[in-house]
Amino acid sequence: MDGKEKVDPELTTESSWRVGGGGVSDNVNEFFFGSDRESSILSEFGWNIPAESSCGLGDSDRIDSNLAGESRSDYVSVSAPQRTTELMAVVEKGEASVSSSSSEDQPEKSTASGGSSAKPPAATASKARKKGQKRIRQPRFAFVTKSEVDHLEDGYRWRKYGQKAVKNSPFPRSYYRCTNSKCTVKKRVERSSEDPSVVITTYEGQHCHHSIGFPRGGLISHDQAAFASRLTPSIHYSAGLQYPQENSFHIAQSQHVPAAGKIGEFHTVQETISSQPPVDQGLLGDIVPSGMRNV
DNA sequence: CGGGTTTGACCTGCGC
DNA sequence: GCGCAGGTCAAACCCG
Repeated sequence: MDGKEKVDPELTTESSWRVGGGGVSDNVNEFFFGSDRESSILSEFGWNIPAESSCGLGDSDRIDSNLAGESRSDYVSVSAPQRTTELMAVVEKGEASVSSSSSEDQPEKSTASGGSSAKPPAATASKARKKGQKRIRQPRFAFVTKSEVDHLEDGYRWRKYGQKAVKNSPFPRSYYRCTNSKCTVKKRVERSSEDPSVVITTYEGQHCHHSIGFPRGGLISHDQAAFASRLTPSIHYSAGLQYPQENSFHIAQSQHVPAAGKIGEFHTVQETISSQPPVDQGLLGDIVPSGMRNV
């Protein structure tokens, strides 16, 4: 497949992203969730949807994403010193931007009949998606981390369903889907072309089940919770001023290297983030809510 | 054998 | 309207 490796920046859907302002807390987990749901960033985005409903939420939605664009600008801003992990979270609020296309998550296999798209090849007919259906973008956010492993363990089980060559990058982008059949959360993983040590992980959707080994239950946020809790300590947040878009935030933090190359086991190598001066908590605390608060 | 990965083909959106 | 690039499907393959 990767027969076509094109190279050329692609910055199209930035408008769909809502990049949150910086925030400060002891760890990403808290950063995203706050001490209580109410005050968490995610809840700012309305991500405190009960597990029961979250599943249905994404079920019929097809996500049109374009991380490449955003992420590109992401790493541009990440001039991380070697061996330090920079974790950047970019949050997008589901804007329900629509375009014609259809469900993909749900009855992906039933598309054959539903399709109005006439694609002769029997094999491909099934790929045809229903037309006329709206595509709704789900909230998503990306983590930019420095890690030697592409697929960071986050407490959930993922099944890879695709891989694509990314334009302007020698590294392919992998597409993962939560193995829970009822869960529609997806995740994209790619390496920065500019800094191969940087891994960009983008989450889309919300988990409707508990994570594996992270009994916090129910929301996509747990990905981050788990993820963050592994990435751990000394996280420095700084207002991501690099974003040409509205607001953004940067989360620089300590390195996190796979132990013996085994996914899921990490050593936390603490090092000071030099590229991002620690930002005043109050300031960021201010930025976050206001920046995120958008609709 | 079941579940996960690989990979080529196809679809859709978007910019030109 | 065309071409490009991202995203997804699904058959084939691999592995435990």
